[in-house]
Amino acid sequence: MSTKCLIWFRQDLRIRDNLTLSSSLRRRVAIAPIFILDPAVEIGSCSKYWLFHSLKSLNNSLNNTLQVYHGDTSEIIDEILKENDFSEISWNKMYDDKSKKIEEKVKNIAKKHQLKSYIYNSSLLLEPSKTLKKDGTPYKVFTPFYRQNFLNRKYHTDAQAIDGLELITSSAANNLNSLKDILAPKKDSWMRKFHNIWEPGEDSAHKKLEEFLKIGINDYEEGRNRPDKLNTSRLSPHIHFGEISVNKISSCLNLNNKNHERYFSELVWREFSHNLLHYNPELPKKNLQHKFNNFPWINNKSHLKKWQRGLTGYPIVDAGMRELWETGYMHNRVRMIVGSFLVKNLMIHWKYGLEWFSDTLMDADIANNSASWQWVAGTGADAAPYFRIFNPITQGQKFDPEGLYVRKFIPEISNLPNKYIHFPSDCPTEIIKQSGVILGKTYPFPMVELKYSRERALLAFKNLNKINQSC
DNA sequence: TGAAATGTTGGGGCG
DNA sequence: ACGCCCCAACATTTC
Repeated sequence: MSTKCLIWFRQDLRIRDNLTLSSSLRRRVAIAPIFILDPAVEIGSCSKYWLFHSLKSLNNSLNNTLQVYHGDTSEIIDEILKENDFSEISWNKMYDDKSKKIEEKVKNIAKKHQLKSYIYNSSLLLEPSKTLKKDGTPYKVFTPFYRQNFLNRKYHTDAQAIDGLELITSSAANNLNSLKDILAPKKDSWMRKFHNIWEPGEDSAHKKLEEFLKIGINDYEEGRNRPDKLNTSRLSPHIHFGEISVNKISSCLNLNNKNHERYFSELVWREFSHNLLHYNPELPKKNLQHKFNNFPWINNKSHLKKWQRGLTGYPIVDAGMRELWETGYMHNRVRMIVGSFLVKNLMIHWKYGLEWFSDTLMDADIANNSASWQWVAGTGADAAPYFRIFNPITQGQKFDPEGLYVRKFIPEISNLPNKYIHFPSDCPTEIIKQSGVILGKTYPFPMVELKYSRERALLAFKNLNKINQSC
């Protein structure tokens, strides 16, 4: 009888290019795959939907042998090891504080049961410990981080398939559906619509990559900023749950091609975010730049609600927030615009934006999400300076010139002419009437005035610097 | 991976 | 021909 290895799946829900599996195959051990939904690890409402369907897809790939559990990870693994004769355990690492702590506990449980542990990195191109500066400290600026570590390197996948891997069929019935009510309840009408938009799972991730490499990437440099175009990969939820590896994606790119290289650099921004989180466990909670701890945020609940619902009166902001609610996704350019609006024009703390995104984004990822909110707020590493305040009207005109994106998500203003689509308040009464728009009724007036709110934010920032100088 | 204010230049209209 | 003004088109600076 062959050696038995327990494979603990986490955010690596794939069978291709997964080191826990390919190394098991090389060691010729039989594997028992498990997944544990641990309430200690927070997961947003929207990504729950994805997780459930992704697990289903993984279970299919594993010939229906995936066993799932709900509860405290180390306790559950302890139980499993008590009742079975495993001699090995294997998993892929994660980089947020909670997950790292859980890993530590599991390591101890494994030791207690005298198991051999096989622990890998299958989610990052490079381990954070391999990307330190010469002086041994982590990078704080993206460009040198990128140039020193990631360019001039070849990327390849470890193994394409796991044909021949011996799967242990559990004596217990497959229990995947026990998670359905927790993750993707049938009666949830918000989730139901995602079905028409997304197809979670490894195969679909690969299909999507292929499509992107055929079409979208060829004009990526320009098109990536255009929410009205289809130039982005939309792989983010697949990547988040590890349905496709970043090694696989990178191995398909030609880094001498400008469009490819730009896309690659976006993948490395993901690496950068994970590094920031790894070396700053409090990234989701605390300003990386401490001087912002004294910033006079105006955390107005009703303003926050208007932003969340897409009722700010600025079409590009509202379209983005509604795209998020409708589809569980928002175009990257628009994420920056709505972020800037929340943090600067409304002066609401970035943690509220982070919370909302965590709950409603399909690709919600604690590393990317917190690093990016700190970036947009100007409080992070290599961040956009606080005084870089986006003007939602000019951003709209620049990146959605025909208003196609805005019209798609805000149908009530879709009859406005291009000239006024990004700022209905400017529209002459006669024309706005003809378009069937009644400001304040069918579509809100702008909730804040741009010039005023911009100057308010700049003044607060200026005073902050003064306060921090004097103490 | 901004935007607005301010500064500079140069052409055209005009007395 | 000249100075003057206006203003667009850039460039630079500032937040």
